[in-house]
Amino acid sequence: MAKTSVTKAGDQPKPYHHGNLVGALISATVELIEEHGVEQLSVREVAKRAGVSPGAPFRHFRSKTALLTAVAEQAMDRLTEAVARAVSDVDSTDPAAAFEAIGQGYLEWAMANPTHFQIISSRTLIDFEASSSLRDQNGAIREKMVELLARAQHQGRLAPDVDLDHLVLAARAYVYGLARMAIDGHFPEWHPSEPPAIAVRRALRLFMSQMIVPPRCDLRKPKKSS
Amino acid sequence: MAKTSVTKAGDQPKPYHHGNLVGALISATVELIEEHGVEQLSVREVAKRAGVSPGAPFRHFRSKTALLTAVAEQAMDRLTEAVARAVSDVDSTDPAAAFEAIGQGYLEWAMANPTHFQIISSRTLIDFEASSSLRDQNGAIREKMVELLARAQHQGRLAPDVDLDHLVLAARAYVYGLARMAIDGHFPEWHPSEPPAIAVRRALRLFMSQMIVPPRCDLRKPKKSS
DNA sequence: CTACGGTGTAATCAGTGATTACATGCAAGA
DNA sequence: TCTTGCATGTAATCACTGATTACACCGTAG
Repeated sequence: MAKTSVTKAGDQPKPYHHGNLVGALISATVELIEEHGVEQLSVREVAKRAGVSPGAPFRHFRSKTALLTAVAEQAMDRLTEAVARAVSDVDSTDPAAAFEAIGQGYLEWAMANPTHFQIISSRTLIDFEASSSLRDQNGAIREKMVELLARAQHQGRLAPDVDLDHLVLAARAYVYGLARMAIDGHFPEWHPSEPPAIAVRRALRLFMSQMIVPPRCDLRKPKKSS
Repeated sequence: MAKTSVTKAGDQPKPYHHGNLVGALISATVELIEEHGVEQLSVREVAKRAGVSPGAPFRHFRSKTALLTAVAEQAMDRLTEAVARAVSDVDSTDPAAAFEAIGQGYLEWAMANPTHFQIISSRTLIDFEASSSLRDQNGAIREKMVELLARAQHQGRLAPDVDLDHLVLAARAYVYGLARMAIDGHFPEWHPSEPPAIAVRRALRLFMSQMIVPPRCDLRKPKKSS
């Protein structure tokens, strides 16, 4: 615990070996992106914040992209965990509820961690294909979605002839679009009294009620469910 | 027409004044982004391709961001035109069809011009707020969507208590998500026999049939409509 | 013909990602 | 304990970037 560093100059004689440079670099990267945006990020600034020379990061990450990919992996771990937690909070016998929980968890996390989400979802800043961790976790969520829809379909809550892959694609695109629009600032003109988070949450519910489990034939009946 | 340039060295004595540097710079920018991606873009390369010195572009665009914003404005003009053309091709008395046409036109254009779309939709590469052209055209499309939904609602094809802004947001997020996922390479693992364009097109139709004009109460009846 | 103003050039700046040769100090083996 | 090995960090350096400045060029209005 004596090595989390903070580079308090003048305090310690600045041990030559940092102790945990990799972790410090990743943290510093996230901080700097949150402060000045990902476009402004420079490895030199990351090194400076970690209290280390400009070339030091390249001992651990062969390129800036590799550094950002490491950040993305850490972020993906947290996203996966957040989604899993959201799913575990709902009735496990209700696949549609679990399906919605995935979307909810995903959106909540993305909006609470815009920096991390931005890095994960970019395919130009990071080397997605090179990271089996990223690919695997991404694929796992998709498979989980298909599985849940299959269960819903088996319970008769979905038409038997609906292509699950198509529906999963639609759901992914919807959630992805909502998250990116919110983070990219595409609807700053929304009702001032209503933060994007609420609009996004309601949009997800709208999608679920229409696409996954059609609740009733006509929309005219206002529904005052919980 | 004698000035479209191409910097044929040795041909002409290289007229000191380019003639239409602004246009040439924008074209060169688009070309270079298509070749090496937007991350790799440098103003120097743009200048070189336009056959001009590295500092010349800054006489017309005060910054790299300003150059990209100009590209975005050109792109938005074309997108608006493409959407308008798509709308004009459908029955003008059918607001739902026009609504779908907007989405179709948007998606088709985005997938045919990924570079332009990428620049338009980014809020970090360009200065969106500073360009009234971008803001106006963006807002015009949204207003058109609301208007069409209002007409559909008036025709009884939508529940009278549905919040049109919410529905428009949902539709925008869906289309935006589809376009970005396709362009950002988020589903390269799709059926190899089925290019993303087709998957995206069908996804849009799925959305329309479920969200805008609920065709029937239960999904079980396979529908072989046109 | 001349002065002027818009256009492009050349030189230059600080800052960037990346590489290299070189210091440093921890830890294992004698 | 000494010393050797090696991972870790440093310093110097490279080519390149966005951006600025002073200056050269040239079509044109007077």
